Amino acid sequence: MMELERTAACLEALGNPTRLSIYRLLVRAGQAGKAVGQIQRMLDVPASTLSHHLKHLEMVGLVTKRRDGTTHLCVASYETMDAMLAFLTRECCVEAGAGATVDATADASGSVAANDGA
Amino acid sequence: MMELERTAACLEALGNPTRLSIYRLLVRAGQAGKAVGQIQRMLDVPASTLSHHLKHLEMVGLVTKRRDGTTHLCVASYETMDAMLAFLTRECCVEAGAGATVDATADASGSVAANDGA
DNA sequence: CCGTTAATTCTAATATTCTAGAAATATGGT
DNA sequence: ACCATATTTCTAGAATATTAGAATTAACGG
Repeated sequence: MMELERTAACLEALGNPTRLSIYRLLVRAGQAGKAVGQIQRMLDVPASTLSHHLKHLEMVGLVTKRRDGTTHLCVASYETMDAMLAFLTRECCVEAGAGATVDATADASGSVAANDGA
Repeated sequence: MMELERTAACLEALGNPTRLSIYRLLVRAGQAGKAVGQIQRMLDVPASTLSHHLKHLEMVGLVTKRRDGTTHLCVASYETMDAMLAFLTRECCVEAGAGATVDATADASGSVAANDGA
């Protein structure tokens, strides 16, 4: 499945402590974003290393970059994160807090489904 | 931060297409779980490869295993997934699909926060 | 045009992950 | 005790990821 692959790619991107920190920082920065240099100073990561991580996050769509003069502004992309979480809640039916509701979308080609109550 | 590391570990564990498929399958199987061999046949993964992936998922707490005679039953652990999503919604304040309700537990020691409305 | 600051790309060493066959271990039935 | 089935551990090769210094490119100010 294509969507599974994309979701896995996002999860993998966030599955690195440094990248998760970067993403968290950017989410907190909101639409204003943060310049690469700012991130670098805040997280104390070498420039080249940070650049690679940002590229990785950008590649999967979790971060977008736009130039602002001599600095590059990074902004977290909520759409991608939402899509990722949507897949998790739909396909891996997690309750995301408390009151879950299994959607049971019938597309398991092998057909599994069991669910006896513990 | 400790919690960030644990969250990253879970994300990384699910960030592999095969492992994400395994986890999804187990969530769908509910508390009844699935035997290793069943998973193997359903996903068509070599036994040793599957065993490694399951161990990985088990290590981060996303899956638990218990023996049932000659087979080993695998069960998805919702608590761990919930903890992971809780971190994401709290620290990376994402709306989780639609009716999110961010818990806003005040413990952001670094305190950044910006969020101008686009 | 030149220097400065910002960031990326190049390069390479190290480390980790993924994969899967083969061997080993465990359980239960006969 | 022995065999069949289930699963794990051992092993190792190939592939990727991580890290970061050095060189490079880009934009602006003077």
